Amino acid sequence: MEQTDQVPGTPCLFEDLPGFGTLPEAVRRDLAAICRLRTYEAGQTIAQAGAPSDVIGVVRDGILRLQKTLPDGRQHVVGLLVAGDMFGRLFDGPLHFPVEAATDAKVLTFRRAAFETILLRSSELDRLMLRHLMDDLDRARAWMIILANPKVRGRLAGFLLLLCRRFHRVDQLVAIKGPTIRLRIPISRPDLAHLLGARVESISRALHALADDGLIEILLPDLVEIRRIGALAEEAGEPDLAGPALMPDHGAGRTASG
Amino acid sequence: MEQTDQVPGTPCLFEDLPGFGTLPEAVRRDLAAICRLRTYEAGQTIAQAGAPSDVIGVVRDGILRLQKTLPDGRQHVVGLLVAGDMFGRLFDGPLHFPVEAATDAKVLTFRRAAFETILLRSSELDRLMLRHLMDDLDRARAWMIILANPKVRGRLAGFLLLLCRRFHRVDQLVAIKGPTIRLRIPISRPDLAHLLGARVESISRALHALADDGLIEILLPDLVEIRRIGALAEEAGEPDLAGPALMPDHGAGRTASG
DNA sequence: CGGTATTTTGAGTATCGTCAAGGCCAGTGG
DNA sequence: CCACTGGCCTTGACGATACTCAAAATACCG
Repeated sequence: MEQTDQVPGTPCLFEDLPGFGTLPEAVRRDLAAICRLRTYEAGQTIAQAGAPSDVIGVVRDGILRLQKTLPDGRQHVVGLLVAGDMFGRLFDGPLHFPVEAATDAKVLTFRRAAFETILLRSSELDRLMLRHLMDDLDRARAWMIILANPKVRGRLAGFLLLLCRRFHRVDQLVAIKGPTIRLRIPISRPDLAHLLGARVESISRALHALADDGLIEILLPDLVEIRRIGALAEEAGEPDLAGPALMPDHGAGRTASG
Repeated sequence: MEQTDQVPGTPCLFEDLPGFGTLPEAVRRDLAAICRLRTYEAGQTIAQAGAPSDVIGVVRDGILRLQKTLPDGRQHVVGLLVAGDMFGRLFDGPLHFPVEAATDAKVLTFRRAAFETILLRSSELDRLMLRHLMDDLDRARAWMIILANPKVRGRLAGFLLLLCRRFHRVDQLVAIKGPTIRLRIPISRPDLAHLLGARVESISRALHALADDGLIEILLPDLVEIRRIGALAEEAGEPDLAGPALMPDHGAGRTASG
């Protein structure tokens, strides 16, 4: 379903996206030529599984949901994409997981065939894609570790820390207010429950339990303030993240170096 | 810790590894020149996290464990590598997860710098690496779905199905005996418990519960016979896999097409 | 055959899933 | 403008499941 009528003249800037700025100018020009900016509303489907999937996408703004559609119609969230993240399968068949907009979102899309042509001629773009995929893989594994926590409290704590680590430069999701961090939870309770392998009620109870123990404060259902991040990390079973790693300014800002 | 004394003359065949056989002969020759076959015993460390990680590895034989070392010394298994799987970070820093041999194993190693040089000149090898990473990513996500199952029984069922799907052409792990499948569980109970986010006792109980209900039969602690694979898939919450997809001969042998 | 590690079983408790009900908010239609 | 509706979040009570601690049984190895 091509939306060719969608402001084809949009400049399609991507120099500020991580990695793209350092590409050679020729490559950037080629990419700009096949690039198109699209806007989606929350809940809209961006790419379907099994469809031809002729497109490679880069999130520019907002949050996307990577999900698995179960045969009974239920949808299982299997990942979140934020600005700079990509989706689409290069040199390969259809997507294995459909993509939906979790919030209003802007997405840069490239026609797959053309993108692959450029890829074959630019080792820089190639390296960018490799690094991207390797990072995705590590993130998926980090998520596995969170999910492997036996208790809901621990999984939830790990999820909150993941949000801090990963989304601290996105939108207004993470705001550092002195010693505490204010955090917006970008998905609904039902989705979060699916993601963490629990029921909505358990999520609610676990969140309020963390609040009762003073680790966090619930300002709104989807807005929490993290008060004792060390205790939260311990709860998550990742004491190595308890220290400085989280605050973007206070030290090695690398991802889990485990 | 270079083991240059390790039979340097070994031919290092990799033509039969998935994907490598179709590479141009020049690329294969270059790869063979920097390739070295190494042998590890079960439990041995193959690559450490944080270390320079100057090596790209391809599993030739046996099973490797990708794990996260927790600060308290416990080790959390985050993935299993079998013949054809790769590890190592291209154009990037150290590994994020150490690699250990789960069984006696043979591994093909390439010096990273040299491998990257070849990569820059061969778009075919590049595509191979991209596909490899995309497959890894999908597998990690499939594992996330398994881990998100609220009940241990469901997670265990999903794990057994994953073993069937993924390892059916590896070693003697999976043997199809008429209507049933005989399956070797390649990791210990403590590792399995960590992997599935449960305790050893819960794993044991869940396994025997599946046996009591006739879905499987436990021949040895690490050898089970799957009797009702459809029921097992339903237990795992993946009815779409209940059908033909599992048996390598009876239809589309693709990975989950979710 | 004996010793050790692994796996299994048992009993008690904590946690979580399930069912049910209530509150909050946004959108709809009178 | 206001009642109504439906989705989402929360709370409560109860039963099922899983974790904890402890001990027994089994498999593994010399």
